[in-house]
Amino acid sequence: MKKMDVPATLSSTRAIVDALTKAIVEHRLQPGSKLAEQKLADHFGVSRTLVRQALFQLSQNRLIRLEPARGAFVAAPAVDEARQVFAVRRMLETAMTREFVQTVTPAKIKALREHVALEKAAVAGQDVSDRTELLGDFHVRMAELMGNKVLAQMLGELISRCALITLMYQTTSAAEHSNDEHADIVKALAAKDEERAVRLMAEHLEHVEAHLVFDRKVPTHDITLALS
Amino acid sequence: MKKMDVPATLSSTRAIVDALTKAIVEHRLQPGSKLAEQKLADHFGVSRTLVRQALFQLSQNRLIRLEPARGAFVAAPAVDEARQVFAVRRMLETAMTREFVQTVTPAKIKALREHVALEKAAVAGQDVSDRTELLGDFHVRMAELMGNKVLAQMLGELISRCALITLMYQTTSAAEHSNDEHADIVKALAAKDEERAVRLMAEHLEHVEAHLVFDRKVPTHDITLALS
DNA sequence: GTGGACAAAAGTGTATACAGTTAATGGCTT
DNA sequence: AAGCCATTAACTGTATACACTTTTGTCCAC
Repeated sequence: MKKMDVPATLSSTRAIVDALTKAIVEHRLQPGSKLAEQKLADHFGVSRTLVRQALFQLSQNRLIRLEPARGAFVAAPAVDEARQVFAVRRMLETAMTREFVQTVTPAKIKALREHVALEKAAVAGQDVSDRTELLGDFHVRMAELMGNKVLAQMLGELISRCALITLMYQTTSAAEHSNDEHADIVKALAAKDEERAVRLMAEHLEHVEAHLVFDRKVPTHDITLALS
Repeated sequence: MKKMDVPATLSSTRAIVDALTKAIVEHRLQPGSKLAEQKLADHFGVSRTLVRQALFQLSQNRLIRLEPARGAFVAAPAVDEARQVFAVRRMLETAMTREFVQTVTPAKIKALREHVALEKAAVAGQDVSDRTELLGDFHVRMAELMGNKVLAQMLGELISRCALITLMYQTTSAAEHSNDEHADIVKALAAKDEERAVRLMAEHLEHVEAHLVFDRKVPTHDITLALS
């Protein structure tokens, strides 16, 4: 493991959260892995205090789960949970798309187009977590462009919540597909074709969900689950 | 107020969170009030460690805001933030209502009817926070009955996020109105009248938002007094 | 060899101590 | 008397210390 050297002036808790998030999301830390406070503290060169803050924050994001008196473990989101997350996203984002069309401007379209271009580059590249982050951010970006910070934050939570899921189960080809669909959605938005945009968004989310492969063998530390 | 799933580890922290939540929500602690860690620690008879955990949790719920090196302050949610929250709720809950109708069962209707009855009692009573809690829980209850835990949690967050506003500004008559509308919604759900149910839900949320009045003030900066 | 009890080790939960920062106080100058 | 700077008090941020719990390891009885 590489040693992180972060300036103490910047919130080091944030640095720990980011580092752990990246590690979890890139599967350098497998679901079920224990995150011992002292070891993390030693690794980052800080006290357990800051590590605990970071762990609590990560637990709020559902990236880890905290078990009383036992410690922190990398989360292994259930398939059920993934489906529920996508159900909520469909509800929220179809409605969002509808409203987006009604307040669309050239500047907003331009912003989305630029984002889609960024995605394209990331999808072509190797960094899986960058790819997933950008693909997720497209949806958050839409919310932000609507000027609804609450919506953006909610969507951000939802997407971060299923980030692990997506990262665990999404294939590269599915990522490319997502990028294409984003481009199509932007086209429909630009044309102010409400019904089409809404339909494309709904289909897009369905596709993302459908292309997750849940039968992939995911390493686990849960013995009973592993042997079942 | 519906408590989010927080590890039992933090259950002593939980007591602090609950006490502060209640105090904030009942306006014994005025928006803008500073929450000094040591004073809270003394009041609750614990160390600052636990107080800090509680404060962090409250900041996640948007009930307080944390300013670096300056401390914690009771949040004063802006009016337009409230409007954004309601916009998101409309998106989410109209879609939820639509799906609810499609999976409705007598048992679910019964559960909702019972909840509405509870509300009625609370609306008749004096406890403002109880009233608001139950009125908000109606919506969460719907989500739970749909079997979507993620949806329920999201909605819980949204409602808790604007709980401060609702509690601050909702009048008793508006509360009664809400209760009546809940009953109407349940009726439409029972009749499997999708369009009507969706419309009633949308109108209901509009009414709740419209009936908030933003001109009240309640004093108290004395923490010990406010929490006693 | 198996199982259980007990002891040691490791780890989490909470309190306290200390360092660094912000807000408050008071005297000094004008 | 008002304003400014220095000093100090109060408070937050981080580290450390200690208590308690869980896990691991060992020894003994059977």
